[in-house]
Amino acid sequence: MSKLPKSFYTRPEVLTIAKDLLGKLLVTEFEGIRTSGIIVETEAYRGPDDKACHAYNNKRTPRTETMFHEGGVSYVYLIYGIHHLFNVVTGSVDMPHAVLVRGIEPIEGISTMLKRRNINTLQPRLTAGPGSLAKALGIQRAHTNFNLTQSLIWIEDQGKIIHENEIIASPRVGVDYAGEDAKLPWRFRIKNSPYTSPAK
DNA sequence: TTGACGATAGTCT
DNA sequence: GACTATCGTCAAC
Repeated sequence: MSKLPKSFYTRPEVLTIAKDLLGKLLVTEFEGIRTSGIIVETEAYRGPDDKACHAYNNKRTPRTETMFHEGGVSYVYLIYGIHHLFNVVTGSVDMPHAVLVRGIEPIEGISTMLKRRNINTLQPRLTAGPGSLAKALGIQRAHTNFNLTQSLIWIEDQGKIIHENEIIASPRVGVDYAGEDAKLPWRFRIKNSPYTSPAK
């Protein structure tokens, strides 16, 4: 079981990477506690041409600066003052592409994740939805700009193959403000997984 | 300095 | 299905 190499993230096409991330294992290890889950849902954000992307039109701010880094780092930010969302930065330097991880299937450290989420029994809502999975994995805003080829946060290839016909592409969620770009089918999920956020 | 607002989740009806 | 909690970010004043 090997960590995905930097070359996985630096490829130019963020849509390909978003699909390739399905079936991979997202792992965090904070304070010696390992928690992980299989990625079952992602969304691609393809700045600078994507109105739904924070870095649309090459908008550089202290927050979006991380997206302009070379692929292979994390981008975590706070939404609605409550939820932390975990993204993977892709592409080369000055290409602000990112993939939002929207759902995982819990694998390791489930008791820890349950405690973090304040839930008693294993159920899909433990890690379905971007805010939920970040909380379950212990990811917070301070974990932005972490190198995904080192320790603490990384993604492993478990050799699980996801076939094209198991992937559902659909419009992204919560980005109606992006006009025509809101309709782009850049949300990818594994068919029949209960750990994806509700279909729209 | 200030104010408007969001890549959501949980609770209540 | 609708309502709202809650605060960092960013652009304008």
